[in-house]
Amino acid sequence: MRWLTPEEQRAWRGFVRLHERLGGRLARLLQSESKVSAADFAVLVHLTDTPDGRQRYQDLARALEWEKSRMSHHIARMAGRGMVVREECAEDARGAFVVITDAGRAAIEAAAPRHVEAVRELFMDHVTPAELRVLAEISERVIAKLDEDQS
Amino acid sequence: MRWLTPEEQRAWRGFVRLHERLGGRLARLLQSESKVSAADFAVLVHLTDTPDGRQRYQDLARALEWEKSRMSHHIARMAGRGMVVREECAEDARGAFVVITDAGRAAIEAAAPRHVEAVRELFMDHVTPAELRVLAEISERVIAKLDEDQS
DNA sequence: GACAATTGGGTGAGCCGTCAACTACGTCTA
DNA sequence: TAGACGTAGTTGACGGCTCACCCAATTGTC
Repeated sequence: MRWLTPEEQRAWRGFVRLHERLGGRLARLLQSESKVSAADFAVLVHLTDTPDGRQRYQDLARALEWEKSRMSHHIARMAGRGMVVREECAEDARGAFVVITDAGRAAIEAAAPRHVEAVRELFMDHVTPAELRVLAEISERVIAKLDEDQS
Repeated sequence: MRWLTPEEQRAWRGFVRLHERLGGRLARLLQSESKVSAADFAVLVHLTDTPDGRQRYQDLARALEWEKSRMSHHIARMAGRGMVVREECAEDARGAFVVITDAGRAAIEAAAPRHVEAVRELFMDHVTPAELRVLAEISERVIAKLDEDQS
């Protein structure tokens, strides 16, 4: 049985902790300052990418790589907070649209600068371009492998 | 306002997605095969590090960098599953110990090989030693910065 | 056209983590 | 020794995610 080498442990534990800490900090920052979580943010960004601010649940789920159940729950909560509304789909009676509201647009416009600033401040500012490139490569390669065996 | 450059976006999104995907996969693997989650695993490892398999809640919380509330909830759940027991502390009547049970030892011994194997298979095998070193460095540096401003 | 299989989405239970408040004990200081 | 302050751990509410099902509509296929 091959246990992890010290270097492997160091990298693995570092990676896990980094995400935990960074994620937690970012979440608290955003939550406290703008009432828009990272997940909300991702949804709103994708909605504003379309001209009419409207997308099918499924397309949104695929784009964000979320399960449909998660999407359903999350949109329900966001709808409860008035950021989006659900809308029936005429062409396919099973389907539905998620539509951003004016309040949703206002929320993301208010939150976006803080979001980016926080990512910079907590992460980007402490990493060199070369390191960033390595990180991107690792991520893409490993994700590709993950997709490969057993999607 | 400085938005993220394409390289920065690529790295950031990659990093976030990598953790989400890898974490999810790993969690499902462990959960389905051994009933020991990554969090359980971490707790059990720390308990087996001490000769009598016993640790104060607080020490455990500090070691894992968990909030005391999280520790309390999690230990309660683990106790419900028979992996640990809570034990009063004689010296300090406020405190308490978490003690690993025989079932807990059995569980971690059964789970550990799979855990390591999964980390290897899903991550280590697709990353070079040089990349690993960069990852470890980034992690440590950014975590240090995080600790620095406003602990 | 009937009927199976697939697709789009919803629902409820259960685990998980955070936050804020709370209890109870300990320690320090006047 | 009283009161203030800090520490150890608990609790309950809440948001969030997954899993396992459910239902309705649609798309084959014969």
